[in-house]
Amino acid sequence: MTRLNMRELARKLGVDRSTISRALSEDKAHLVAAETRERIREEARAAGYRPDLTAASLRRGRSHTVGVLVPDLGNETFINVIRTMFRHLDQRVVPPLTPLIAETLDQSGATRHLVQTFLSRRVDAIVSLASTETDADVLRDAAKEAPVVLAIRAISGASFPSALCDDRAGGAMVATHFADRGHKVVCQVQGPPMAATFKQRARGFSEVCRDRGIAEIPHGVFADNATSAAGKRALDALLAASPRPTAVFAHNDALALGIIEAMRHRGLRYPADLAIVGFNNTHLSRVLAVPLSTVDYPVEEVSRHAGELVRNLIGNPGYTVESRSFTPSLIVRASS
Amino acid sequence: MTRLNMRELARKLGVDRSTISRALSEDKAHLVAAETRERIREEARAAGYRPDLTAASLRRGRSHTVGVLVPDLGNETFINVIRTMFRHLDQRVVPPLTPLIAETLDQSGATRHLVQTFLSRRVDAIVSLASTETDADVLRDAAKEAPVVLAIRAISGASFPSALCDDRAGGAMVATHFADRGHKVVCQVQGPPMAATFKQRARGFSEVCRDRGIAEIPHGVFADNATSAAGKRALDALLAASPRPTAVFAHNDALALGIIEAMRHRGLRYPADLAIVGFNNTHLSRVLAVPLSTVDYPVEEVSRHAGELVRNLIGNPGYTVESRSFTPSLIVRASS
DNA sequence: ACATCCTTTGCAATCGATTGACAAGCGTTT
DNA sequence: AAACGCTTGTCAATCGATTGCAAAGGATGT
Repeated sequence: MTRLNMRELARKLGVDRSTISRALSEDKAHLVAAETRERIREEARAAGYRPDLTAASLRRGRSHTVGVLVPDLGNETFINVIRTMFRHLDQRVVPPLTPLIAETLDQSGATRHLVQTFLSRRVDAIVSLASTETDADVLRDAAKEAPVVLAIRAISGASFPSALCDDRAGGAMVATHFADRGHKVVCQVQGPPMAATFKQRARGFSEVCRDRGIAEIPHGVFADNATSAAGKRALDALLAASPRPTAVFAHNDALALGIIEAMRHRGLRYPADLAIVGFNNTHLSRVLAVPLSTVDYPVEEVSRHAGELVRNLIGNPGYTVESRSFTPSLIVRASS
Repeated sequence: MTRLNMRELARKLGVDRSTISRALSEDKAHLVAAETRERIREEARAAGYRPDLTAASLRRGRSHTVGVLVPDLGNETFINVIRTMFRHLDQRVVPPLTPLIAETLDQSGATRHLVQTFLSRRVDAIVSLASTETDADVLRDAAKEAPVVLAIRAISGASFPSALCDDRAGGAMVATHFADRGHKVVCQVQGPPMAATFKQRARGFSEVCRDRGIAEIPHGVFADNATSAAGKRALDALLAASPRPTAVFAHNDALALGIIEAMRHRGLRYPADLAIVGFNNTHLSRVLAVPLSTVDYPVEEVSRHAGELVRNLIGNPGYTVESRSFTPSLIVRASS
């Protein structure tokens, strides 16, 4: 028993396949007489006809699909951006776009491989939330075949349509906050600098430290990845520093949490022994017994703009791209 | 400028398209002389040839794609299962399967719609982590066209190949624990009972309460969804009960966290004022200042078995399905 | 009545890879 | 030398929807 296809349905209804195709489509529907169109739609539904999208994709050369690269599916912020972006798109793109979501785990080489797969599947566009410095070439090549949009992470020296957060400003806000509270020696626990987000956060923070004359302990502390495990490991380095910092800027909430855990193990308390500020305003930062000060990520704006970029780049060939960067805001809670 | 296709590549290499197809495939490669095969693979790589998977899917009638239904992308447990399952599959299925991930948010009707999309895209299989009682028909229909695997959530009265956790046993463990600690009056905060997970957890818990002669406050407390917001709301009902329970079983960690937050707001402490046990052993349960007792979900086993089911159902037509259910384990921490 | 235009529908080519049927080449056996 | 098997490669049909083109039918204007 084989699926009902358009040819078969056409035979039943006594019309040509092409008429059915047009009647069921969004953009060519006006070419079919209203009465015929309604009859076809009605009958197609009744017969349980479901168009084969692999065939449609082949013929059209696009699949109504968007490839999404994400560093870590366990990260609330990335998920929120993906979710918000597609909710936004669903409301204004017909037929709807199906996301192909792939996780890079920030492993070098993953991007190349996954982008190849996306292109093989003839995605209408690629959205990368996972870009690192080394991805520039791959993405530039990909952009020849499908529009590429960067969200969250930029690539320095490359120009792609993008929807970003002003991470430098975010870092600066944290340093300003520390200065205002009278801290003299501070530190950052930095995420991997291949991701522009972390690089910019570090830069904004350091600039203000310099301007305000507070000491940042040299070289900072680098986490191999931005997870709580890395945060835990970071605490040792932090406490070994001399002079010892009184406040620390963790490049995201997961790192901050790791630091907090490690402190608890040692019987240290925050903010008394060490003030802490994170980044992202994750759910977790709010529910800690001592809630975490953090930088609120402009998820809504970034997602919406990323969605807009995708929609326009797919829809209007002559679209002039407007990359945008949105400003985050510092949320001061009890941890600092 | 058009993409390089097989026809073009064939012309360049002076062989037929079919030879190229076979040389590049996994299963038909033995039909091509080793020397020719290597030459073709080499040249294809050099020329940057990338097969068009939409065309291949059309011809084959399957797309090397697996549709995944998940209730909530923000839930760590579901994400871990998806990730682990595909990691497992990637290592033993060639060519690799691309996941199509879709979120139902437990909205009725979402499943039907998303399953239609999956079938239109000719997925090789569908994995549902989001099944509810009302999904039985839709999934049964879908199973006529592609194998359907249930993970995490079963559907009562329907028999699908499945990879589950013994939630009833999990609930029972919690009740036993409460009884052993001498609690006389206890309560559950139940997730929506359309999801079999919650129904079974409730059942296992109640059975043991009855057997051990401890009072469960009548009707329990139902959360409209299993999120921390619902947990917050639940606390009021809990405290209003008479006699007042001394311990509560939250059907997942998010609910537990909501209860904890609400307690903090009222100046109550756990376990002193109310003992709490959650479910899933999420990262969060470990890092709370007072860590949460919880039931550890057998993520690894469930994911691996779900992967096995998918692999076999796709690969061997005559495969006899072995549904399995794995036992969770109680982790007692400071909260109970 | 005839030319013209518009609406509606049908015809047939097309997208690019896969695969069953078959042929050519070659060596071995009878 | 005929028959046979085996390996290697070619031919051509096929998957199912989309779309440029043309034809049919109807309405309108002169």
